[in-house]
Amino acid sequence: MYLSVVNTIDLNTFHPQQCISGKVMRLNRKIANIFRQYLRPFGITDSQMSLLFILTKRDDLNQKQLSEMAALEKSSLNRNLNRLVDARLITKEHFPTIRITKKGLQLVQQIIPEWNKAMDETRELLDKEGMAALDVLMTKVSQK
Amino acid sequence: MYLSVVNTIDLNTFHPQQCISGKVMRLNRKIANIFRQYLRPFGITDSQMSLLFILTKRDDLNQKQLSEMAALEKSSLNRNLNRLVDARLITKEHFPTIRITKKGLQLVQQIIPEWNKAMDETRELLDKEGMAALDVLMTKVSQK
DNA sequence: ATTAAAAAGTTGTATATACAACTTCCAAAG
DNA sequence: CTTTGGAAGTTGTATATACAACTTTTTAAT
Repeated sequence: MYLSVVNTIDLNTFHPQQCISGKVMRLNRKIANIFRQYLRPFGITDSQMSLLFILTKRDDLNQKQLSEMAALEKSSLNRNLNRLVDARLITKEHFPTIRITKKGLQLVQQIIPEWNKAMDETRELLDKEGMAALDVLMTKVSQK
Repeated sequence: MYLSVVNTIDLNTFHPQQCISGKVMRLNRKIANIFRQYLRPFGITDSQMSLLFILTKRDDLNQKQLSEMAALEKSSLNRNLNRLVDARLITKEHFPTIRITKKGLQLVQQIIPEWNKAMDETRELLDKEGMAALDVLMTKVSQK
């Protein structure tokens, strides 16, 4: 039957192991698994940590700017921020500017040592080459 | 006050832009955004596609094996599979073995050309160096 | 063959994420 | 100053993901 012939041809030259999306998803899950272990005691997620980290360094950002910096869709960002507001780690008091609170800053201080441990464990896993490779990738996906 | 001195010291030597987790999350979102565009017409997600791709090549896998291959927690895998079962793209008829259905195979056939377009667009974004970098990273995170 | 322990699979729950649609806000044109 | 159009922000909905706890299945020991 013609269709099965076509199917056979296609699938023989089909190499899904090369899928970039599949690779990046796996990479993301594995790295997230490492960081999650270290963040667990703080009741915070990796994504929330990223936002707190940004807001630790900048206190003049609105949601639009944050969403670009975090590469997060505006609605995803909005909900993530609301969870941090609920936890009193950030505030919308200076709306539309988002600010980290004292409590948030203190939490970041507490997290940093564990974050360093997660970074060390991950650096060991990735080696020098892997770390450099990640920076190459970030340069590529970040260039406008 | 002593605490604020400590805070100042910590935060000045704190470089969250180096966070590996943050980088990988951003990378993941950006790559996923590309693939999602091409997959939209098929009503399928990147994660579902990955599973269908595996099952296109292998018809002897149980959930445990699939979860390891996909780097997915067993409960996450279970639910993703159930969505594919609901869509009649895979079947649990040969439980515990998971098999792709004829409908699933046909969908993969249809997806391949669009997947190739997504791969091309992503290859262009990442360049030769980015592609090689991704493979370096996958080697690192995959070694037992 | 029976049963106890381990492995595999499932379900409850919470956060993460994106798209679409909606609301609110702001700035420019008149 | 008012209006209006676009940008920013919010909400509805669906899938993705993981952990904990539970059920089912398989395996091993007697």
